[in-house]
Amino acid sequence: MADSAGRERHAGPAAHAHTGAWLARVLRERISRGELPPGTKLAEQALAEQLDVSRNTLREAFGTLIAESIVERVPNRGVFVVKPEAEDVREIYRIRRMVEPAALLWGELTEPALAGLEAIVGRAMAALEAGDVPGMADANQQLHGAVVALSGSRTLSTVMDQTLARMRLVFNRMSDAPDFHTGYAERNRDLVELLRAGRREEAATGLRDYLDTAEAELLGHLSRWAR
Amino acid sequence: MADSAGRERHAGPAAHAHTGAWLARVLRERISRGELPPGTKLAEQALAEQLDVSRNTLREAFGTLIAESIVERVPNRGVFVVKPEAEDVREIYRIRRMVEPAALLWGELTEPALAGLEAIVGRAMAALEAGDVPGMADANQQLHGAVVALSGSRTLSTVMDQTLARMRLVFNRMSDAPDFHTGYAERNRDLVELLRAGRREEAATGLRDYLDTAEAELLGHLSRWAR
DNA sequence: CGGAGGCGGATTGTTGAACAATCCGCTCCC
DNA sequence: GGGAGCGGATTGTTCAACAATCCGCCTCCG
Repeated sequence: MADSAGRERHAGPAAHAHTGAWLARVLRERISRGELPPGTKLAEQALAEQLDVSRNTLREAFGTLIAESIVERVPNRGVFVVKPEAEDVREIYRIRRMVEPAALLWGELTEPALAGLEAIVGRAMAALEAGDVPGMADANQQLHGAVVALSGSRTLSTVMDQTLARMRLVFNRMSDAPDFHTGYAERNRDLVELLRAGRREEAATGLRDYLDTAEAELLGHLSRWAR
Repeated sequence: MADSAGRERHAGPAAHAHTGAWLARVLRERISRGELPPGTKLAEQALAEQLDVSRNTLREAFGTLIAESIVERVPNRGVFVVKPEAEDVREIYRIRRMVEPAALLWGELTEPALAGLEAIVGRAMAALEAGDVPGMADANQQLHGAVVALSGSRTLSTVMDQTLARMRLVFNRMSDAPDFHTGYAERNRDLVELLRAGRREEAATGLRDYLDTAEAELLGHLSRWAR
């Protein structure tokens, strides 16, 4: 991963017209992966040197990340990896409680979409039996992303992706919290079954209840764990 | 408006730590106002000179605007004011058909919020009687923004603001289209009355119908008018 | 001994210039 | 008349510099 001199270069001839976007991807990845944990300061000069780009280009990448609320800029102090507080968790669930049930109620339930959802549930159940916690987390996020995709709206899917990215930040904050997703695999399965049966209202209200529960649990962990 | 030498400076001592954001505001304003109509190319050097900022800073502002989908960058060709096509209109209404009814159904209906909605309706009706078309357009956008605000989510309100900004781009494209908002003032009023009566489901389904109608009308105009 | 104030180093904010890469229109040649 | 290729203009990226601001530390004063 790290190379000899502590700096990295992009291998391909990605030069010209893509460095900013490439940089943003790299940083997003590192943050999501847990290196650069919440609260970390991203010093311009150091990072620019390490990634072998100019401060200006780095700044452009920061702009992207800031727009995604993964990172925030404090004027004259620098940019920091967002450190989610209780209020951020509440905001995340406010969004999800609106968008996800709406997609269930009013999205377009095509056959391939339903099949996709069922495939994800299958993977989640497999991961559950195998005790594969990261796999379950992954499947869970995929499922909720797919639910929003029922809306057909690229924009809402993007919003959801960013929201799920912030969820990952929350999990990164409580790294040693007990595995959170175990209990929800079955609720996900039931939800997709309701959808398959065309009982959308029940699916929607069930999901809203589900989200309430999850939010409460997260807030509980957070208040016990935070500082 | 234009000053002697064709360039402008920011008056206050806003220097340091805000130029980028200030620039983004100025450009957003100009685009929304209809100078810089859809399709306009924003040349870096010319704009930087005119606004008296460096190309680098201008680039940062572009980043913001791109994230808001007001403007788009074509690699090696420049950034252009977005020129909404039929598909963009459909996407706008996909978003609105999810988010607005969801806010009606599941948002928090506080007394001040209701009062605020009624105040907006009042202004809209006044504008209707006075034949004040821009006033009606304004009140209409305010109302729908306020509806989404019922969700309590800052993020969703931001998404809605950006969506409404794109709506304005659509209107800018068909500048001579007949006034679009007249018919909807009364539907807005009825909608708020339903809300006041606590009949959320009816309000939500009514709004979805409303949005379907509006979308169809816009698409009609667009296909007749476009090129 | 403790706190207010100020000094200095480090970091961010912004600029201007430079060069490479790419695109666009134009000419030239067949 | 049409395609190849040239040249200017514009974008993409970097570098180096300076101004503004913040932060820790030290001094000075009570």
